[in-house]
Amino acid sequence: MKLITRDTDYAIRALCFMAENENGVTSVSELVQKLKIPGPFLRKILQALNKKGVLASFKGKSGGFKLRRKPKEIFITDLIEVFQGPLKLNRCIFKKKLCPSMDKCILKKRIGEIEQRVVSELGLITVASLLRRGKNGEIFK
Amino acid sequence: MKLITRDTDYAIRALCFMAENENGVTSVSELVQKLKIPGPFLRKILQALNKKGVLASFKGKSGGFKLRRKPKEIFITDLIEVFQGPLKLNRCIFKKKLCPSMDKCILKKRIGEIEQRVVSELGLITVASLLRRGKNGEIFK
DNA sequence: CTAATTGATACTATTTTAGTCTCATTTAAA
DNA sequence: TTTAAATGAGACTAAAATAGTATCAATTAG
Repeated sequence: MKLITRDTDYAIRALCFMAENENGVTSVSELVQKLKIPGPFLRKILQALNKKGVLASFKGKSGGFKLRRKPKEIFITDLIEVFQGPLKLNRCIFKKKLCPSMDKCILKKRIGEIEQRVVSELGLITVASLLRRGKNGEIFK
Repeated sequence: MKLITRDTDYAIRALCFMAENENGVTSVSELVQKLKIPGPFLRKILQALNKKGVLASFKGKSGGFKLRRKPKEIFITDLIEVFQGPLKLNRCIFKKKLCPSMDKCILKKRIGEIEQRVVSELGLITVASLLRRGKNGEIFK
């Protein structure tokens, strides 16, 4: 069962690193060193996060990326949506045609309920909630 | 989010059909007609279920497949395991090497908890629980 | 000027998913 | 006893999703 794919995972780890690196700009090469993630792939990931407004980017020497929101405002469901598409449920593989009455498909219903719960539990996880913060929780500003 | 793949889904539908077709033997061609599932693929699926002891098979003319267990003893987690591999959790993509201390990886832990819940909820669903049974629930013998 | 950075985008490789195809064997029934 | 309808076994293929690489252009600190 794979709730998150590799790019989502990498994104989370990169964001956590940057959250601790407060108000500084972090370059891909620094992240590559620390996190051991393939450089070009990580670049693509961060560029996507930039386009989606999660990160801000700075070009040129000593450039890099920076969080555009507070860690507690970055939900991993946001990231899942960026890399794995919308968290929509109930995609029945028997589209209209076959399933005689969609709303009566018990299987679809039961699975859908479980997925719904997964989504709401994932919705509780933020970048902030994944940080190993100091005793004063300074990171949560 | 895809909790079950196509073959698992087909398997469930086929088993439900066969559960209603009590004590009769059902051939692939009959299932193909009723369920509109690609024949050779369904055959492969049923053969796998036979090998795993979920179905019994009968060769020759007027042969086919039959449930080997009662519908309420067939869990969809069994089927998921057949077609999607073991429901094991916590497969960290940063194997041994990178994650500095595996048991402290908060991300892995939180995701693992959610997966654990999914597994136990899936564990409640049986073929019987998906049937539209008659008023007397005869199917559950 | 130049080296280190991101932007944009096309390309490639690998893995998983979703099937098909074929030949052998079995068996009920004409 | 022949035959048609079934499964057994396993190799093969196709499509989609995942996991990356590669390249060239633009920007900018020093």
